[in-house]
Amino acid sequence: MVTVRSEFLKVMQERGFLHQCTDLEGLDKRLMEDRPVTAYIGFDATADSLHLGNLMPIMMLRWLQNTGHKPIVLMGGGTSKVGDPSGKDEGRKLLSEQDIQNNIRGIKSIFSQFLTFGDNKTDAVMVNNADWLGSLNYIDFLRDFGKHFTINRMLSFDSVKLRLEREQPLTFLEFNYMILQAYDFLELSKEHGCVLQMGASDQWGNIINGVELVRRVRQKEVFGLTCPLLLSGAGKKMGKTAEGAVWVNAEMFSPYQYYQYIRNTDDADVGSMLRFFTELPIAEIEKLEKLKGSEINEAKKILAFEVTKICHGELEAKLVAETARKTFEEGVAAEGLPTITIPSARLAGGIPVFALFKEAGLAASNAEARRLIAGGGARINDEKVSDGQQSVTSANFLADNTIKLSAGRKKHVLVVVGE
RNA sequence: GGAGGGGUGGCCGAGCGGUUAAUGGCAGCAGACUGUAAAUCUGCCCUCUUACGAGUACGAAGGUUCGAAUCCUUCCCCCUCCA
Repeated sequence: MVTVRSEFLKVMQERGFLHQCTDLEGLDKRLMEDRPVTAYIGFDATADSLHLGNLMPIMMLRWLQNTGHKPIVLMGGGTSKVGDPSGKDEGRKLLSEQDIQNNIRGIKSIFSQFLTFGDNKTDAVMVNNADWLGSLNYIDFLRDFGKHFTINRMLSFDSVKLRLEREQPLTFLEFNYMILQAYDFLELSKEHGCVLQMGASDQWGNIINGVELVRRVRQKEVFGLTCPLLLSGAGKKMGKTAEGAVWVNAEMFSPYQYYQYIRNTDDADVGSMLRFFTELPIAEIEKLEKLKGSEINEAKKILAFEVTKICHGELEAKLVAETARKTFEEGVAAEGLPTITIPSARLAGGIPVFALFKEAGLAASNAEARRLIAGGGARINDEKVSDGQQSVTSANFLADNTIKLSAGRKKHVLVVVGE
C-alpha cells in the first residue's frame, strides 16, 4: 500500500475509504501544501432524502473539512434531469422540475448536520449545477466540449458498456450524463478552484472524464478519488431494506428504525461500518472489532449509537438506544417504539387480532396477518396469539394503558387509546 | 418504414388450449437453533374468507372455444438487424 502523508488521505486510508485515485501521490503532495484543497462531491436529486449509501461520500467531505480543507456539495439539479446510467439497467423515469426542486429542498438540510457552511476558508459551500447547465447552448457546447470526447472511449466506460452488453437500452439522453458531469468539474475548477472530485466507485468513469476535460481545456491537473460502494460482507448492497432505502430523513425512516437497522449489522461488517460511519479513533475500533461471539453485540450497540448520533443527534440516539435496550434486553414494552392510536370506543367493542396487526403495520393485509398468526409469529404483550379471531379489548392493557404487539422477535408496536 | 424476437406474480424465469393462482430460483416474512449476527433446517409468500370457498391475475382491448397465460385480431411497449 502506498504510504500517504497528508492527514486527509491518512484518515481515508486507515478507514478504508480509498478505492481508486487518479494520482494518489500527486494528490497527497497537494494536500500537504499549506493552502486548503477544494474538493467536491455531487449528489443527485432523485429522492427527497439521502440514504445510508450517500452517507459514505458525506463522511469523506466531513473528514476533508476536519482535516483543514474546503468541501463543495454539488446538488445535481441539472444532471438529475438527465439521469445517471451508472449501475442501472433501466433509465430512470424523468423527474420533473418540481420533483427536483422538492428533492433538493429535502436533501439540503441534511448536509448542515455534517458540514459547517459559511464564508470562511474551509467552510463548505453548496452549489447547484442547474445554474450553469441550464443555460448551455447546444451547438456551442458541442463545439467547445464535444470535441474532447470520443465515442470510442465513452463506449468503454462501465456505465455504458454494461448496459450495452446486457442489451439494455441506453438512451442518448443518459449517454450524455458523463459529459455533463465532466463539465461540472470544469466549472467548479474555474469558479471555485476545485481540484478534487470524490464519489463512490461507480462514479469513477464520470470522475475521470471530468479530470481529463479539465486537463484538456484548462491545462490544469486535478484529481479524482473514489470510495468503495457500501456492501455487506455477503456482497449485498447495504442501506436497503425490503421496503426500500434506509433514509436519513427522520420522517421517512424513524431514528428507532435507523438504530435498529445498524444494530443488526452483520458481524463481518461491524469493523468497516465503524470506520465508515463513526469518528471513533481507529485504536478503539480495532478493539471493538476483535470482540468474539456474542460480545460483538457490545460493538454493535456502540456502532448503532454512534451512527444514529451523527445523523439524528445525541439526544435522539440516547432515547432510541434506551428504547432498544428495554425492548430487547428487558423485554418490556418500552416507550419510543412505533405507536398506533386506537379510539377507546373501538377498543371497547373489541378488535380482531388480525385486524389490529394489520392496522399496526405489522402485516400488509389481513391475510398476511392471519398467516403470521398461524405461523406462530404474532404476540400480544409477549404472549403468543393462537387464535386470530380473538378480540383485543381494553382488558389487554398493560399497567400503563398500552398493548404491545410483536411480529417476530424484532418488530414491536405499541397500541394506545385515543379519543 | 421493413424483417425477426419478446412483454408471465417484488425480481429472474418456466409454461404455450383443460389436471395452472400458474414449476423453479432469488428476495421477503415467520418458526427452530443462536448472540436483536451469519450459516443451516422448516413453514409461509395475490386479495377477501376461521374454514369451505370466492374474486382478481400472465402488456391492453376485443374474438374463437364448454374451457385460454396458452389460438386469432387490433393496439401499446421493448430488443436485434436493415445494402
